[in-house]
Amino acid sequence: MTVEITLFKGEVQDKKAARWFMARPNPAGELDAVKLETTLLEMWSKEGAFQQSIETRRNGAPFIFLEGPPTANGKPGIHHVVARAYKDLVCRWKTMEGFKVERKGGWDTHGLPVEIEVQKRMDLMSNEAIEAYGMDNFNQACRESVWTYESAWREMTERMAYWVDLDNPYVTLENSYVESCWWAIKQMFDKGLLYRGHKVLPYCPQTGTSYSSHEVALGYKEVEEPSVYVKFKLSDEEASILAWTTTPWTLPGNVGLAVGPEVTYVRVRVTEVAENWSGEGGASVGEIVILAKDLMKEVLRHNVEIIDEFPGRDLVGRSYEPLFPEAVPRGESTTAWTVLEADWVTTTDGTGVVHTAVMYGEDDYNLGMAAGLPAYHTVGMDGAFLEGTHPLLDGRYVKECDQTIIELLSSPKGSNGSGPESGLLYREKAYLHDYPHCWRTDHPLLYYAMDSWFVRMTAVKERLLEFNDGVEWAPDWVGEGRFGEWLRNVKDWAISRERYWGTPIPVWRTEDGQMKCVGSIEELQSEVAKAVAAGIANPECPDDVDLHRPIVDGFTLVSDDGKPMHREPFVMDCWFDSGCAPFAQWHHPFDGGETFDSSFPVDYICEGVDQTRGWFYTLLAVSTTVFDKPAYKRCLSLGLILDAEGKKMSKSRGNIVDPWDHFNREGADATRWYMVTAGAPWNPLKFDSNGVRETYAKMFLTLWNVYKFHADYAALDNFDPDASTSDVASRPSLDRWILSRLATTAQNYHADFKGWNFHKACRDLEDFIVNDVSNWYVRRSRRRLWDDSESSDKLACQHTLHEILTTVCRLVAPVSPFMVDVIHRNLTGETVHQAAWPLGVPGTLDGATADAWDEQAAAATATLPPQDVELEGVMELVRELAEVGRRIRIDAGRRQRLPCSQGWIVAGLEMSEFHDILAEELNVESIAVEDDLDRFQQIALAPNFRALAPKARSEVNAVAGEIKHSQDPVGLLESIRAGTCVIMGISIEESDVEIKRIERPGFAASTVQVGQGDDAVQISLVLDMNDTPELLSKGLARDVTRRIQAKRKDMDLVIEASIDLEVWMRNAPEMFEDDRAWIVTETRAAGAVFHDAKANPPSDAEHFEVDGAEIWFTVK
RNA sequence: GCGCGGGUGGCUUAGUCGGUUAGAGCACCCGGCUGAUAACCGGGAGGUCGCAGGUUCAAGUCCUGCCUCGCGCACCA
Repeated sequence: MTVEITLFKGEVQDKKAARWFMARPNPAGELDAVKLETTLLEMWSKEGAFQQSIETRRNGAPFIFLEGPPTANGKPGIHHVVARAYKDLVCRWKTMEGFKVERKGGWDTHGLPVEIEVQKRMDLMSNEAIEAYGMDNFNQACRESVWTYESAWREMTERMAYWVDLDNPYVTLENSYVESCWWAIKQMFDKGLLYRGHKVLPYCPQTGTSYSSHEVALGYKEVEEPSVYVKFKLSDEEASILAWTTTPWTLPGNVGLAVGPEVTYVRVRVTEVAENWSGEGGASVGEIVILAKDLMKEVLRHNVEIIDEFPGRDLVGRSYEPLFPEAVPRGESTTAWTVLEADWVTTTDGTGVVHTAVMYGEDDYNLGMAAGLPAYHTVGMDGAFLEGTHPLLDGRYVKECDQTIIELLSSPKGSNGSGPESGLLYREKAYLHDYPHCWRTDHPLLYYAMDSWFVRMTAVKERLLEFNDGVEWAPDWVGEGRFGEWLRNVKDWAISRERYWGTPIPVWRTEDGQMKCVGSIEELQSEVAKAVAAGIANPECPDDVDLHRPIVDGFTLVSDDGKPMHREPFVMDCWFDSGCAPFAQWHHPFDGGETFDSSFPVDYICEGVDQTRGWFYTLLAVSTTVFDKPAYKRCLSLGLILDAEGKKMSKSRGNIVDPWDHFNREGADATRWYMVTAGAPWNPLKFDSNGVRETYAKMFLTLWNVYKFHADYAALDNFDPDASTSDVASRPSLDRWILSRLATTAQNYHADFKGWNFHKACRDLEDFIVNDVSNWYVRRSRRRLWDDSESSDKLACQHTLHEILTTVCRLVAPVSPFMVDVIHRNLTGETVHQAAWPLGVPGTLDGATADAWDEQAAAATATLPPQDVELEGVMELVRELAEVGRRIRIDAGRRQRLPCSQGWIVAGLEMSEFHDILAEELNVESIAVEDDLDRFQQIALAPNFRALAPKARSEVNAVAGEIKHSQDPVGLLESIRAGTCVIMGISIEESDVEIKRIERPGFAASTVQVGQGDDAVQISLVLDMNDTPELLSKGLARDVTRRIQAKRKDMDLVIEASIDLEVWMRNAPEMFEDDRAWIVTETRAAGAVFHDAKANPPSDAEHFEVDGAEIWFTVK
């Protein structure tokens, strides 16, 4: 298929001249959406259309958008297109409203994802390997790696027409960006919100890094693991305390047992061997164990007798035998391997006794510190047991030792050689639970005590909540619910990472704990100078010193009392970087001061709902701690993108849809429109490829054909919308109707936009284009443009089409910006992306801000045609009657092309101006209005439950039945009106019933209802089914014509071509001269012969039958 | 376990303050219409509105419990 799409012709020098030239539409041509879009992209690029769209709104009120930075080291998928479509949509919409909407691009370039990628590629899977390779080399590789897919991102972004400035993006690895982050950290440091602590954190030994809660939340997985019940043998009694753990690897580190002081425990003796024992472990008859009373049934598998009961506090202080005597040195501790009390011990699971390994659990650690337990690691940073733990465990990855530990415990006398003969293991049990895993490597995380830096978010909790209240969330329940809940449970933010590629923490520290936080390059330089002056050697610190490891590690500063200070060897959580975007993108406060001041907090951000704990949070966390302000005013939180089966799209599942599959088939317009109409933005979107195809076929093909219809005739007639006028008030009612529908649709569209209901807006607009414009207005108007001569009616139609199309283009433009631009350009000579929003341009008003403007003044800038609600109602009725007419014919078995002499409209609204349309639609000779309702209609009464129910109560159904099935509704109505109607003791008033009129039986008729409630009107359509020779002749002529036209189309004749026609008829009604002449005109027959019934048609003639008549014809 | 959001013909979905016949689109079948486009119109088949109770004259809609899917939180021994 060859395609020609005419856009601008030649260079446009003089805008006015060009406009005059261009305002005359060119023919539309056939549609090739992909070619249309790619051609247009080149033109946009040449014109600088994006920049221009901002430039012309330079004086508008600013609407500040902030781009959430993606990482370019992964390939973009369709789910990225969705997020970008909504970002783009709102920015384009606000731009058309006259706001200045700048869109700076951004790239997230630091952090674990980047490191992992590089580690995999270069096979540097441990920290040792990285350090052996050289941190500088490694970081250089990271620096390059982040751009791996930049071109793929750029191409996707451009192809989908996401207008964002990728030529001047902010990049989190750049010095200026990092310097702003440093400044922010120093603000926190100075406010005392930054602290160094020792905490048990989820730790991933593979990546060598610990995580903050929002990262851990990314990686919960359900796993089944062995859990064990272990007997801790008391030192001074032949009895054991039972404790339970799901992490057997922490048992060598056991140094205490915690019991609830108020919990009731029992001492029991095994009396009988357990039946059906499975797995390892056990107990001998006579053995004595201690556990919480509530959990006996859960835990014990032997028959036992209770020896005594006592509260937990009676156990406190008792000492027991260590499971792995070599693993942890006692040191100074007097409390090691004794029973401790803790009020958080419950009896919901386990044994009511909590095994405590100081370094591997938050509660354990706190308890251990309070009770003076020895704080020794049994596990190294690499996740393997340290030497000296146990000969069979040393050096092995802890998660692989479960079975070994179980075996050691279950051997006679147990792992410590001093347990009961039955061993130290009582039972093992598979345990199913959600356990945190590394969101990058999928390995289970270990809770692990380590040094870390924290932001004291708990100190600003109230402010966080307060600021969140001020944010306009879409949907609102994300803000109130999910995000609010998160904030109410806010924890201090663990922001340090034991990694290499990231923003280094700018804190230097002496061995005795004095600290200094550096907030800028300049400050670093002066501190370095100070240190050099104090005699500490340092490398050069130039203005462009690279603010990364290992460069910054090389500087040694000096404390006030002259001691050397070394940088804390951490980098920041990369989420901190993106949380700094509102100011770091401008290099605030070192640069661009005004830009920042006028653009903070930002007006609009939009990301997937998965960013709730990510970017949505870190933005607010940083802005609150640094500026004591919120970071954004509006946040659109998008639902997850699922595949057609409803599964989450993810790289690991391999179900990611490649956006190019659709860009190259249906185009970006259809892809974007589909995504927006498929459901509410915040609902999960099942991405269905077939849906994109449907959108293309329905929405865009239809729009194009409406446009084509207009443009082709407009070009033929040299139509110039500016050179002629057509007063709307004097246009035909069909035109006034569609223009009113346009105004109504546009207003609803806009209202839905304001409420973030883009899906509703677009569904309704699509419905308007397909049903109102294409299937009714254009279909009804085709003949108006076929006329070669000029007429006011034709002109009206052309102006109407022009107005519909230009307005529709502007409404569609924010969502799907391509085709509508081609159409708008051809119709007006101007790009739609410079056009004004049809509902007004508040951004251009004096004193307007992104948040508020003079509504009245804004409304005055709208450019919509007049609305006529009544007219819309009448037309709705007309269309309904047209449909009803077809049904009447089908029921009566009368074919559509056989005219009826008369149709009656019974009662109802005045609609004489549409009688012509109706007559044509219904194929009747004339329409009459019948005032005598009773000629074709009868009354039916229906109960009005709302009114009736309160009176009738439980009798309502019986009363309603009486009304509904009344044999004499007329009489019943009379008695109701007379106030004498009583059914089952209930007095019935007129408001208790609905009076309906329905068609009388025996006519070819049907009744429709329009309006609701009191405004409801029943209108009947009646068709006269009697035949006359004239009608039969006319009907036959129409059938013949239709067959000939089909043949013409079949023969690929151009519309103007004339034909030679011969027709043979047998068993047919007489065809009158007028109707023959009509056939000749309609089919453009230059010569026509109508043979009489005796002539034999040639064998190659076309043949068909209609109502028993046989027809042959030839077309040449 | 707690919270949020879903569950409506084969698929995608609409459904207002509870009102008696649950509405569209796609796909399917039949018919019609067409110099109108992968279009349009009429009809058909296809629904235990997740399940079970409850409130009510009346429940897709309100209440309770449960099942199920997704997401989030807490996960502790």
